[in-house]
Amino acid sequence: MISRLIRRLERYDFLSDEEKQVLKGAVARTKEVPADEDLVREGDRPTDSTLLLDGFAARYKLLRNGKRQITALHVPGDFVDLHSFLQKRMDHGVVAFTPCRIGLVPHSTLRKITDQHLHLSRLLWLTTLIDAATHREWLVAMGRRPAFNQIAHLLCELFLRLQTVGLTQEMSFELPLTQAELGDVLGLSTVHVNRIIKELRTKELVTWRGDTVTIEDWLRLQGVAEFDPTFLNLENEPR
Amino acid sequence: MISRLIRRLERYDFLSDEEKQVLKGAVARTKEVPADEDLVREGDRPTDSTLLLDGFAARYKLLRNGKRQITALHVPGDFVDLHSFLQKRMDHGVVAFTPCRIGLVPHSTLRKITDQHLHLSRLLWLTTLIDAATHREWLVAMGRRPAFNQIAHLLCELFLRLQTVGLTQEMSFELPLTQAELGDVLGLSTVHVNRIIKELRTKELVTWRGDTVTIEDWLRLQGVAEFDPTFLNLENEPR
DNA sequence: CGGCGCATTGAGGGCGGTCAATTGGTGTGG
DNA sequence: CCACACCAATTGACCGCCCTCAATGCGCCG
Repeated sequence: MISRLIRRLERYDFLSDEEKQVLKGAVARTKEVPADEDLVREGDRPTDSTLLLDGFAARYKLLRNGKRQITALHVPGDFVDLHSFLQKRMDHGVVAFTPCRIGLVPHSTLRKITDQHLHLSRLLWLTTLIDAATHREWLVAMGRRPAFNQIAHLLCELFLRLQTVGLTQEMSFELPLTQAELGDVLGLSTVHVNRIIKELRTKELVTWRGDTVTIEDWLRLQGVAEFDPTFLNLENEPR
Repeated sequence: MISRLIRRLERYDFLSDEEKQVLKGAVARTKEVPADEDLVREGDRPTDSTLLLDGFAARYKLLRNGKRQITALHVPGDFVDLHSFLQKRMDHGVVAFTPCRIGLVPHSTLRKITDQHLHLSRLLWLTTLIDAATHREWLVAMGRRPAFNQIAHLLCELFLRLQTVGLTQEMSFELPLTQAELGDVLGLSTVHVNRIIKELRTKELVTWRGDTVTIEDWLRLQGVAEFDPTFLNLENEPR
């Protein structure tokens, strides 16, 4: 049930059986959340952190003028608000893009883990550091890359992240986001996202049918994106 | 010497005398770094984390076409690469904007702290979470705000962060960045930064003489920036 | 079949980019 | 004290990426 998280952590470092047991016991209860509903609301003071077991979710902020910016995409195996363990008040919301199954991990449990399982605790810390590193990649892409390269970068990132948790088939993966939602991820308008996707197709970098994205030329896609996977820390080493 | 970090952590939660002693003992040695030199280089595998004692520094990434994006600004009391404790390889560089005095904290010392001082260790984790929250604010500003509001937001953020470590006078602070460097922070061209600063002056929101910025109308500035300080976690609570 | 949400396309506009010249402040050498 | 170099700030002209508005196509479902 929590296997995607375990699988992900094992990419970073070896996990003992005891650690895996601790993780398995950490989810107090699970919940189903329908699409387009909030998993966590801005302003909340959660008493649990939310582990995404199934589905896609996103952290976002709304502006006065109604615009929305998505600051993180989450896939199964991700904690969407592990930081609420220490940052008591949520400064952003988290929305389900698809129906989601989530596991609630009480902060008291996290506290026990951080007190008693120092290595596991470092790995949890690491996942929040990777969130931050991903934010930085997005900043670079938004600030200094044209839309075309920016989208290419996002596709590279999502492919590797989904592969890590076993959610790719060959060079394909499911991306259940509308073009409007993608615009909110990239800081672009829906119309422009559409044009750029068209260009990705024309240049035969990807096939994109419905929610299924297939990367047709990984090397060239990675090239235009200037994608360097270092920030994902996908190498197993002592941490 | 390390007092700015202590002062900052005390904004988040109470620190025991012992914890302060531990922090004071953590800096193995200090170093002076001239302006425009790297504190940490991309690709490094640091054995120490760098605490900024004096000066301004920035994390950045370079693109093939020579463009640069700055992903974080750091002020005294900040760790610029605490994450290198767990993310072994640096995926970005850190440059000194002014002459900097830095304190090197060996990862072995950090390991000891995280093993033996659980509360302190949570507070260090918290600082990296605040880094991430700041990244998210920048994402929102870059993605969905016009340049004018974006700069206003940055000024609000820097004012509060500098105030936290005692580096403001009244409503003024030193901002030793050229307009080109500001452009790299904001994802804008130098020319446009210049125009927007002119507009900030015209609208009498700030005075900006040399490196000194004075906020003339905090409420209005905060208003156009839609600035909500929640992400800085400046409230003292048990963590 | 009609409605609805999403994708797609066209037309026109504006924010911010690039290129280039000018101003101004500061430091250095004569 | 001035000439000069250098660097950052400033300004103008023009351009283009991406935005907005609006219409159309298209698949799905009641």
